[in-house]
Amino acid sequence: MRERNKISEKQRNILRFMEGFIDQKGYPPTIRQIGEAVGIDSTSVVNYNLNKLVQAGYLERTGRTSRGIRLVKSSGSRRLSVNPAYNTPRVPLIGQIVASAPVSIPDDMGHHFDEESLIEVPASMLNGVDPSEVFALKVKGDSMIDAMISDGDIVLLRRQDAVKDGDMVAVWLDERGETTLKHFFAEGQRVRLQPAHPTMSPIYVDAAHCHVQGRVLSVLRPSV
Amino acid sequence: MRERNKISEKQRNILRFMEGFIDQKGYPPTIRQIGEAVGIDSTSVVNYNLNKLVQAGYLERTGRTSRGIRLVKSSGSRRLSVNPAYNTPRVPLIGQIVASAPVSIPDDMGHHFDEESLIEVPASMLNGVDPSEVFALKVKGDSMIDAMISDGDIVLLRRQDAVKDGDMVAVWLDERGETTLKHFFAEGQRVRLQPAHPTMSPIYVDAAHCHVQGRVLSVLRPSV
DNA sequence: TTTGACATAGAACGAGCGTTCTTTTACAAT
DNA sequence: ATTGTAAAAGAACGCTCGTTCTATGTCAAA
Repeated sequence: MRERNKISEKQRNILRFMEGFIDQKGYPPTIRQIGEAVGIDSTSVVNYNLNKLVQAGYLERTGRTSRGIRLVKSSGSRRLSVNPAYNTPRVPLIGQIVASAPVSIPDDMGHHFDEESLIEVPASMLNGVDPSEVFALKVKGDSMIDAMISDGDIVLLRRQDAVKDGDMVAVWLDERGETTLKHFFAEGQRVRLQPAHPTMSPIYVDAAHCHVQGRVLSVLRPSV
Repeated sequence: MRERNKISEKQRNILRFMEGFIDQKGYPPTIRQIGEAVGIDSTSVVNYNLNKLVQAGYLERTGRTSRGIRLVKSSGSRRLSVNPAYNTPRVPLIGQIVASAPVSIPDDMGHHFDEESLIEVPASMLNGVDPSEVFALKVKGDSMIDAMISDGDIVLLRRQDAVKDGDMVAVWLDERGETTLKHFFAEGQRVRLQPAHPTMSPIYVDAAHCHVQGRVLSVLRPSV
């Protein structure tokens, strides 16, 4: 493999223009649009430089296809995408966990929720779970401190009532009248709820009086 | 505003096809490609349905422009984008925080790092900070437990040595020979490092013997 | 000076592709 | 029965756009 990864200033301009164009319009530019943007008067010259960029590994092209150019590597200056179609998964932030109140999960979840309350999450935080099954709750107060979760954290949960032993779950406890996050272990008629903090003791509750609201997938702590 | 937000099965198929096509190819399909995919034999019928989708708020179109269709709202079943050009900000995961070892930050950071070690983070976790100034560290062990950070957490830091009082920072302590995460308060010649956990006591160190490696922006706890 | 790779221009070809127009069918409302 | 509207088909028009070919200029190596 020869050393052909160096690209010219002009070619870098092409990349930058393409990133902005795609981000703004949602589709790639044509050869002529690229030429006009970076000051090349001939379509063949644009074509020539595009092929150079393909050789250098920055682009892929689809022959004889209008706008058939795809970015495969960034030019270095990465901006934030404003095009919602291409963003990370979003999940609805449907409320708060407050120790003294149950979590109410709307039944029609997954179909239409408030556009306002959708938050972005990185795909890696979902562990392969379909984003439409996931919701988020904001932790209010320090009641989850024994689960290593502090005030302001955002907890990502998968809506499910059947859970495996060891799963971290959000459970509503009838006896205490509160929701907590604990590791779940079924032990006969009873359920052992183990705090994440290793020095803290588990609590035991009757299986009939503990309602699993969802399994915790991950925790986000924004802007510490 | 009339109730025109209901879309037909055929129109939903168009949306789904478009999402997959764009995600896979990097550019939107043509009218004829849509027609072939969803079983419409006439370009005018595709055009008709596309305009319906525009009315319903799912699409935007650019007149007389090849592939001039843009998704503005998802069809509900969101998949993960595989096209790197459109993704969330990525930051390099450059190492681990182990209590017994300092964090070594490469000097040429921000120019070229291992493609492998880039991790996605939601823009909201960066709080406006330029992603190129951010790096990530994986927490190894439970030494940060007093900062409400547990084993396996990923800490996002902004590379900086000048910090404000109250910032959560990663500091290397000469005396202890370890790195910790604490809230930073300058107090004359000394520095007060306050654990995040409210019940724990601060530690005081000489300002000359404490080296700030970066400011903590946020914490991710994947796959609890 | 000659050679040859590289970069650029310009033009022309032909397929790609959005648009529009005319018809036809289905179905509910009048 | 008539009217009106939504949905669909097919064809034709004309601009869009990638491709290709020829020509010109540059510059370093031979």
